[in-house]
Amino acid sequence: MRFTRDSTWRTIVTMRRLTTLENVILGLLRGRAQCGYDLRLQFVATPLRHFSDSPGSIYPALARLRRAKLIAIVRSGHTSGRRTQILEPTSAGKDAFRKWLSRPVTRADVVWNLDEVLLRFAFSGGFVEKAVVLRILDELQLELEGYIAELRKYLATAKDELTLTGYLAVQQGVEKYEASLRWAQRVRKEIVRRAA
Amino acid sequence: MRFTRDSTWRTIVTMRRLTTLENVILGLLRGRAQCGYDLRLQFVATPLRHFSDSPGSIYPALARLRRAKLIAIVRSGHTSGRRTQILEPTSAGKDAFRKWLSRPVTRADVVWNLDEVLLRFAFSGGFVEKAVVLRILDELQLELEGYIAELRKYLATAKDELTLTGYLAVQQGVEKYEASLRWAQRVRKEIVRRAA
DNA sequence: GTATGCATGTAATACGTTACATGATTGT
DNA sequence: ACAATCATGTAACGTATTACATGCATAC
Repeated sequence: MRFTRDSTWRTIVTMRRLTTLENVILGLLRGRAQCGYDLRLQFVATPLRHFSDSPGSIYPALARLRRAKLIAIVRSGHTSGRRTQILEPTSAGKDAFRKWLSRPVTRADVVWNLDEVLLRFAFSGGFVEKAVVLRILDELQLELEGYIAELRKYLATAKDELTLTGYLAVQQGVEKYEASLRWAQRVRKEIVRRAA
Repeated sequence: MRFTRDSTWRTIVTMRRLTTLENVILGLLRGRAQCGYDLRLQFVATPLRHFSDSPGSIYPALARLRRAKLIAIVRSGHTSGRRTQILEPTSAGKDAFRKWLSRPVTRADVVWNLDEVLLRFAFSGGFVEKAVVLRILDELQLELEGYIAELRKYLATAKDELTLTGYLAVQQGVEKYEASLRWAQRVRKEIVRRAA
């Protein structure tokens, strides 16, 4: 029997990277054991909806997490209507979640997944030590500065070939990244201040 | 013969919404007729890489656009190595591209696809009338203001249930949206000023 | 007795990602 | 002789999206 990277492989070796949605679900369940429907409500009623909503993504994600034994049903009631399955992360699930929170912030994250970095920060309170939170903020600052410099350099060299609107759009990107950078600097100080 | 929504249907009725990538490709080809490889270079060497790179997404997108008759091969040379296929949007392709640029900016766009709105703005220079560009900026301002108000309201009501990091993360979202709003206001003035 | 909300799910589809394949030309 | 670059693609896989299905309870 050969182990190729198919669905069999996936259920046996659960080392694949979890998706953002799966990690957020783990985070919400760590905060409070609840059923899939309550999870959905939290997605639609909070800024989390920026990331996902719709049962068609959440329930399959729950099924995957359960197959991977990262969450488990702690009890199933019949509050009203159909049965409800109260879910909770297993200890493996908690480990995976912590691992997600502690991942280093790379340049790739800043270019393609800045929102996910912020999500990780949002969930880090209470689940990892303050030192990890500060490290994430430091790495974020560093990579933001680097990428902003990249973009500025591009603007300077490509100015003549760009249309006005093209130039202005990139400018907007720079300004948004600068807003993130200022936020990171301010928040870092704030967290250190609170610790004292 | 029934017309269900399968791949046959797709090639017959080409009214499906194009993906962001497909629209960007149309935009780049409108700017200059070129081959797929040159397109890729523009993706990796400019801030467009934020949206995509990798031949595995670009070539299939080109194939789809060709099947839909939105682009066509204008000539194929043998500059060096393998044949190169110089591509250009057809008149249907130009129409589809203009339609993308002129789409109204909705709340959903601001919540889930702000980057795409900026991309549309970036490409609008030269391809649609100034009035359309101003309208996009106005709609963008309106929806940004609305969504910022939503987020502020959420922050005010949910403050006690949120962790500190959760609160700060949403705060960061607000600040980024505010940066976009300030940009939109400034740019609108700038464009009006240039017209005079 | 009909609509709405709770609660869970499935099926079809399409796209992006990753990895791989191919083959000619240019530089060393 | 070998590597890198040009240039175009395919195959496998996984996930999100959309739409639909189900069935109980409550309110009108």
